Amino acid sequence: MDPIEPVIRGSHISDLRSRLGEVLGRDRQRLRQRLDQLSAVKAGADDERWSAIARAIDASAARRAARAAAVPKIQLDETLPIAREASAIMQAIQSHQVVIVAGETGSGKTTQLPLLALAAGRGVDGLIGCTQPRRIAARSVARRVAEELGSQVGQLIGFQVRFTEQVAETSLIKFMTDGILLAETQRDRFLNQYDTIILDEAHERSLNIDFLLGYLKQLLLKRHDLKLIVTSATIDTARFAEHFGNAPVINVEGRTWPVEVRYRALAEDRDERGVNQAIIAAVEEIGRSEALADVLVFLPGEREIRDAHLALSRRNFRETEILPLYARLSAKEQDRVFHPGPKRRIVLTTNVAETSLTVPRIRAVIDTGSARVGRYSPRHKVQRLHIEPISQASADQRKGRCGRLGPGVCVRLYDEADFVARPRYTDPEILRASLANVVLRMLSLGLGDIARFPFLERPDERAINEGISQLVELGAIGEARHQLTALGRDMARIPIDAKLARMLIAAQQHAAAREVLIITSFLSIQDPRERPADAKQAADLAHAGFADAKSDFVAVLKLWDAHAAAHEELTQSKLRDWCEKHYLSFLRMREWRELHRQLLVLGDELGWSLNREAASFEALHRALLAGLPANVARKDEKGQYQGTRGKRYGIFPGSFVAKAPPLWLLSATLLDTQKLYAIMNARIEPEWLVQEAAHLIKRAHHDPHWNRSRGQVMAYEQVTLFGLTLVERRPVHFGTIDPVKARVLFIGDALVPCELDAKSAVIAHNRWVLAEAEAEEAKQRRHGLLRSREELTLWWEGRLRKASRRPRRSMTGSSASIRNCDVASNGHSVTYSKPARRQSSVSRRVSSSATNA
DNA sequence: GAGCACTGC
Repeated sequence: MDPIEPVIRGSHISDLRSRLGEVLGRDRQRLRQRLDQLSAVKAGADDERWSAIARAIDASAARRAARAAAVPKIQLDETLPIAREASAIMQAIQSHQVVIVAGETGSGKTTQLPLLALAAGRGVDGLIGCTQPRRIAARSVARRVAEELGSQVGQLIGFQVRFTEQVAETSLIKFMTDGILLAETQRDRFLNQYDTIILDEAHERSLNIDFLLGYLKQLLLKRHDLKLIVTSATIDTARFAEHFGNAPVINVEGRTWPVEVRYRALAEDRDERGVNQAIIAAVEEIGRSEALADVLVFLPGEREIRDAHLALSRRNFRETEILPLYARLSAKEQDRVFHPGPKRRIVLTTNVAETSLTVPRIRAVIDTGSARVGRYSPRHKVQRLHIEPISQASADQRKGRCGRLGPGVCVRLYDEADFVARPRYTDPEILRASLANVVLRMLSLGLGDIARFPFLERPDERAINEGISQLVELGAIGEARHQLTALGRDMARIPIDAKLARMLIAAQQHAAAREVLIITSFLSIQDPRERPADAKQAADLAHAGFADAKSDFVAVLKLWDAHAAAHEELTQSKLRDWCEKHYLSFLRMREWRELHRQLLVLGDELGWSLNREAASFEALHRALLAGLPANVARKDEKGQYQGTRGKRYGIFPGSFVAKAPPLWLLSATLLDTQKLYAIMNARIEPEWLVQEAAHLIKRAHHDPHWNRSRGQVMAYEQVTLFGLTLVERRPVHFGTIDPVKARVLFIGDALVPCELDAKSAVIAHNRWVLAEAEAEEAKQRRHGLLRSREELTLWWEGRLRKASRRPRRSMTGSSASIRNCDVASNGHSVTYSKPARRQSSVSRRVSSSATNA
């Protein structure tokens, strides 16, 4: 035994060290460091610091012991297919750092895996964190698992989504959205509060999921105690396994029924009528074998749903109701879909029903084989939303939507060869999205070298560079491309899109934070304004009450104020009525308020000040411009807008600004659907942009010339921003732009021909000499009396050089106009003001210089 | 003259 080792309350330092295994994972590293530090300074045994550490270890160990004691007896739901693999999964968790679990719908993986992890001894050292792609799922899964344990959400089982957190100190499992886990990396790089992470539905491959897959791969190398379970549909598990160093894959059977696939290709010319005819034919075909089967029809978008709705209605199917389903549908309309009545139903849906929503009672699927897919075009720098053929994986997902109740039928409106020729998987979002926010996050996390980040699928270099250049535009990145500016670091702390974060920061300078907070939170949520198919005019009329002819952003402020007043005065249920009357989604309005509040609190932490006075129109829109410098355009003769980088577009008809299109337009979003549209807009002045985007604009100068009346060398300035001309031809003083050239012009076009209105005696005399000489030439009918232009130029140059070497003297009134010529080069300026005595000699020399006599 | 779907410190 080491005789100098201090003894604390009867235990030795080495005992303390060995007790680190008993503390919570999140405390372990910190406590070890404290022990190391204190050992290094050789503190005495009676040092209070030793007992402080001992107390901290006791407290943490007690909490950990309490967690261990709280682990309930795990009783799996034996009816679920995953129960058959339970021991294999537990064994894999214990012997591997990463496990891939593949299972289809109905396998029970989402609810049972966290319990299996618990049974395998996880969840004591730290939380078992389970991510879900959607908030609703995180919430409902938490509730189900809590119920299964006879507990309530917020106790053994916690959950967290944006705006809501119900996690207790004693919680063993925490359900959350993947966005929450990603956000937590910002504050806790090592995710120390977790001992296990379950990444559910990884096959959905959202930006969040792909980023977490890369991040966790790196983290696992540093945290050997951390376990990761990745779950996916059976597709593509090999890729996940390979990403994590050949992690074991455990397949869990799904509990679905077989679905019969029928290929019913359209005739060659597949126009819209053809598609609708084919849908009707497919419904009839299904009706022959499955008379009462509810049918789910997948279409690319709202428009196609509307057209198909019309075509199907005309067909008058017996005892059948036809229902549209898409994300922007009002809550009331969506509600109908989830509460089937006695009639047979045909539900016309977008991709929402592929993953996000489950329509009940579906026995048959009709798949048109296409979807609107969002893709960011790095070349044009706009978001595109075009109809594309879906992948095989997506088609199979659609097919699976009718195999949950019994055997199903899936009619594909394309042939098998077409199916086989399609890409196996849908492009993950990271290959389709703008990467500005991803790059901002990476730089903020200190993952500067994007080329070395272990992406499951690396976005191509052009896309990464485009993300970087967007951040440069916003001022988040400066000269050093792998480093954030102070501005960028602030932006990374604000949990909204980088462009919107930039606006919020700019709002400080323009004393418009109050307004911009409202607008940026609005732009972050889904538009709460509803426009039901059967009440479009009424909805438009209601929304027009908040309209502003010059700016859709001002309209947003009006809507906010009206809702705030209603919120103040009305009870919850009356507020619901108010929203309904104004065609507003109650839930989205609440989300708007919640996000606004979140940003307000954050702003408080960041030391922002809110303007008491309402911001002016100009101040508000200048702040918005800071986040959207490239989204400006000028109206041409045809009423089309000419934007930056050669873009041409029109105002979206739903924008209030479309009624009276302004000359200069600022737009929050540009969306390329069938045409390129500017969605939310405002009138601006180009001069605001020249100032707000000073770091981005280019100036070119044309036609420099001597301007006698102004007594200056002038030029015409053209100001452009990414190829868009903001100022066509503005006269500017050329002397400060190109002093050397300006000086040459001044000498050649002003001094030599004496084309200047200076009252200086030098000039006056020279002019007199010139006139005399010209008169003499005319009289003698000969040329050559005057010195050549070159000689005169040389003489004036010498003259100016000498003048600039002499110390500057005070100006007299008569020579001020010459000084305005500002022919100075290299910072010297010329002074013509001379004592009378010297003037005469100068004039003599001028006269002798002007003539060859 | 009209829009795929999600998420966040």
